[in-house]
Amino acid sequence: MADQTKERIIEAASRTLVRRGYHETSMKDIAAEAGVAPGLAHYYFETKEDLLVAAIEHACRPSMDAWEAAGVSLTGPLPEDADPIAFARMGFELAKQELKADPGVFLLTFDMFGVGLHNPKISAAVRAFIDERRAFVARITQGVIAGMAEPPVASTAAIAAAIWASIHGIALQKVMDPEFDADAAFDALSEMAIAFATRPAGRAREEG
Amino acid sequence: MADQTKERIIEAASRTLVRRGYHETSMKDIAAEAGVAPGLAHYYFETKEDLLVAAIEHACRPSMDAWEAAGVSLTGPLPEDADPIAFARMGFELAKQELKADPGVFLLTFDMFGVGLHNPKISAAVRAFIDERRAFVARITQGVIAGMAEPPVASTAAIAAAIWASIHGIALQKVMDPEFDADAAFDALSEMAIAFATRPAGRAREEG
DNA sequence: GAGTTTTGATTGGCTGACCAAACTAGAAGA
DNA sequence: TCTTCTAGTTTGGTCAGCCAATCAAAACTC
Repeated sequence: MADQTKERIIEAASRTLVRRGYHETSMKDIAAEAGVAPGLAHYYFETKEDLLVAAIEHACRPSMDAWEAAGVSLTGPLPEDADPIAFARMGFELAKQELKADPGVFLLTFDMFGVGLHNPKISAAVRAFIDERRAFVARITQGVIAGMAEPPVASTAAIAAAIWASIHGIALQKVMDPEFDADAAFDALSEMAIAFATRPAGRAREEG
Repeated sequence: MADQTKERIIEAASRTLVRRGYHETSMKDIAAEAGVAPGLAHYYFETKEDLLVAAIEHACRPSMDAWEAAGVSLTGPLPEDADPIAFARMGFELAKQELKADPGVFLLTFDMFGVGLHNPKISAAVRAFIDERRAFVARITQGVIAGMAEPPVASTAAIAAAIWASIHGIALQKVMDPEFDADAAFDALSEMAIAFATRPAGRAREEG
């Protein structure tokens, strides 16, 4: 019963935060949406910040499950025998689907980023959020680089950061403007990344 | 005198907003920072939103000037005779410098993005902001594509969107975590983009 | 002295957090 | 089995504080 109530509050928070945003949502709003007394949200979550973090974690669960269903754990190692390029391709595709299936998650995420800019508690959560996902991209990147004819000048971490950046930058544009063609942007990103990963060796080197 | 006062308020707003963020900054704070009476900010700016937009425009001016100094107008056409690849390279470099020289501008920008998620007035400003800069990237991209041995599958707009995304995604990571190596990420992005643009023709096509 | 700029106090409203009291369910004891 | 007892839940009201925006009046300018 208690756990159910807590869950209901988190879900109500998630819905309300997506709809109105962190600063335009009060604890009372969330309690009302959950159908509980105004004070109860504070019984389960010391501060509004804690509730935001819980709401994000909750909202991310479905996409996490989608990754697991595709055979990938966000934190665990990648399967040894898989083709890294195919993996990368699938990664872009899943990101694309994720954005299409539930833009609300990204809305919530970017809201959290915005709050985190000037809020230490949220900022820590944001950094952890970014680290986890960027590390995941790095793990795929690592495999891809290992198979390249000529290794890139840039480090795995730097490339992963650039790719993470692009994925979230595309989502940002979509969230800000529903007219934006995120699919095309994801395809372009995929085309560039794959072309880079599969380029032949022996080209004149002038970077760095 | 009146214009000076207005300017002083904008500058005070810019400083205060960078330091504390939109929602943690009150009109009184800004007036105090500017050294004027609380009511005056509302004399020049009908709403706090208007002041935020003005502050961002003001904060962006130096980097705009840097671009102009480099021979590029953000809205005008590119010089015909220049090497597009060199132009692209310079673009990444300038973005890198911009982030290093004044991360506050990006802080302000991302704050505006966050507010814009659930605020129609700011949202419109954000879309205009993104459109302008993305169009600029597209203009450079256009030139680069024209010189490619084999044109990409993706459209100019899609590629420009992906690159804009990456630039801002990198800045986001830097703003969220000062330890983040933005330079390396920019270099990685540059390496990938240039490699893609200069790849030889005739490769098996399997995208799209 | 008309028009513009600036002041500073006020207003109406909302917020996060707190808390004392009421309720609930299940364990312990008779 | 029936009755306390208790710990965990839930309620709803309170509170001190802050805010954007307004406005009448003062100061300044030409």
